[in-house]
Amino acid sequence: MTGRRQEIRERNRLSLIEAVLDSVAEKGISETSVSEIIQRAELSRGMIHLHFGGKDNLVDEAARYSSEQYYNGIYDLLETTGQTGQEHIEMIVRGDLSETILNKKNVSIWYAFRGEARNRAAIAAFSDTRDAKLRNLVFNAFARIAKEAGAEHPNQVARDATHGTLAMLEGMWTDYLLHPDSFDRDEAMRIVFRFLRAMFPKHFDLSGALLSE
Amino acid sequence: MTGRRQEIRERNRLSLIEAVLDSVAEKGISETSVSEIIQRAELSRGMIHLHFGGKDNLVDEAARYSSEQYYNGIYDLLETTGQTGQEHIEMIVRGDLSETILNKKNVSIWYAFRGEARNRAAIAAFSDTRDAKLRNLVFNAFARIAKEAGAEHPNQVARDATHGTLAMLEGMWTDYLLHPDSFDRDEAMRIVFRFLRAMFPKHFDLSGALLSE
DNA sequence: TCACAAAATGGACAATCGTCCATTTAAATC
DNA sequence: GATTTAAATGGACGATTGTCCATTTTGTGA
Repeated sequence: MTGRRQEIRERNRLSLIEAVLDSVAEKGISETSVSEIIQRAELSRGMIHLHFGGKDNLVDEAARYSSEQYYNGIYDLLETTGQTGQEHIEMIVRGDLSETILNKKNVSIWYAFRGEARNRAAIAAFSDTRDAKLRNLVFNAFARIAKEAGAEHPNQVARDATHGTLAMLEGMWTDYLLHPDSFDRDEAMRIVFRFLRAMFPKHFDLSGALLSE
Repeated sequence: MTGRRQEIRERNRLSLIEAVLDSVAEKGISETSVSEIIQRAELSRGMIHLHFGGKDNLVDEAARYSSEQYYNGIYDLLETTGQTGQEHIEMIVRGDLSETILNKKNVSIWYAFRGEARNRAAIAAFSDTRDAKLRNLVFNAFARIAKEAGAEHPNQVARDATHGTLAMLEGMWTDYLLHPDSFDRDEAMRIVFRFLRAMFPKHFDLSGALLSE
């Protein structure tokens, strides 16, 4: 009556995806075998073929799911703040460097998939989608800021600011990947905002001051 | 007489390492099998065990070799330029973004290894060594610049500048990884120098102007 | 040129990989 | 409660993995 059948089915499907992500985070892609996955999901061997048609499809789906989770996390944050360009940028930077998003598990998963992206079209596509969505969000915010700042070529300025900001955030993620325990979130934020303030002194004056410098 | 024996031996050893790097670049780590390696090296199956004791050791050695190559490339560049802090920084940035160092093969290899670094102690160690050496080089240059600029806390400023610059370069590498064909080296350099100029206006005034902006 | 030894070969081997399907389980319907 | 059928099981399967060693090749020194 309540569609219990389908409910269980979907729960199992999700279990498989999460088992893949757990395994990739803990053991890496090359050690994420069918045996490893079904053991973590506590399901039988045949389920992967039944739900996804094969292991590769399951792994692709896990990559897609993971990308979506990231983007949703950032997007949810944006709805909790104001609508000015600088508020958006601040929220994205803070979010991207927050414990909720930048943590050991997510970073492990993200870099593991990226390492394989070049050789797996499906994974590359999700990786691109995530980046493009984020880039779009950031660019739109900077475009508003650049126009307010009266820049001569606001689009060009916004492009550079987007490129620089995302590159820096990317670099901070790498720092975290390599040394998660000594990583200093405040320092990372301070440096990003130093860059932002250099580009748009008036817009990011306050935000910089809020961080101990 | 000329030690021909040892010469051949060492050539074969190197062939195996380069076969691993080629395979990792083209097919990724998970598809780099013993069969794949010996086929590329045109050597027999037993050679891996003979020279390295096993496949894992060979892969670790290939990671070490690759890290060393990168660092040597940067270091060689530094000996072709002047000794001021800004000359060093400029050379490192230009080198790190140059075709010789930032190319499809190197980037593929680097990210593939990094994706597995978390689960393989040896690879993580080489990755760390490379980063630490580079960081040291960059920090020393910035420390000189910060002192010349009369900064109040030159070490702290140098630390931030190092952190920010390396994070940005890291991000540029990621851009290149994801879109090697549309990547614009000049734009990447322009953005990094924009950051540098914002931190040290006097020292990076000229270098920025040299790039079309 | 011959004997020695270091180096290289390539196949045997057990272990593990992912796929797939005949069978069993259990929810949904009558 | 009996019947139907979608969902889940788990083992068989061939292919491929990395290791290892008995054998062959080949450079070196006598």
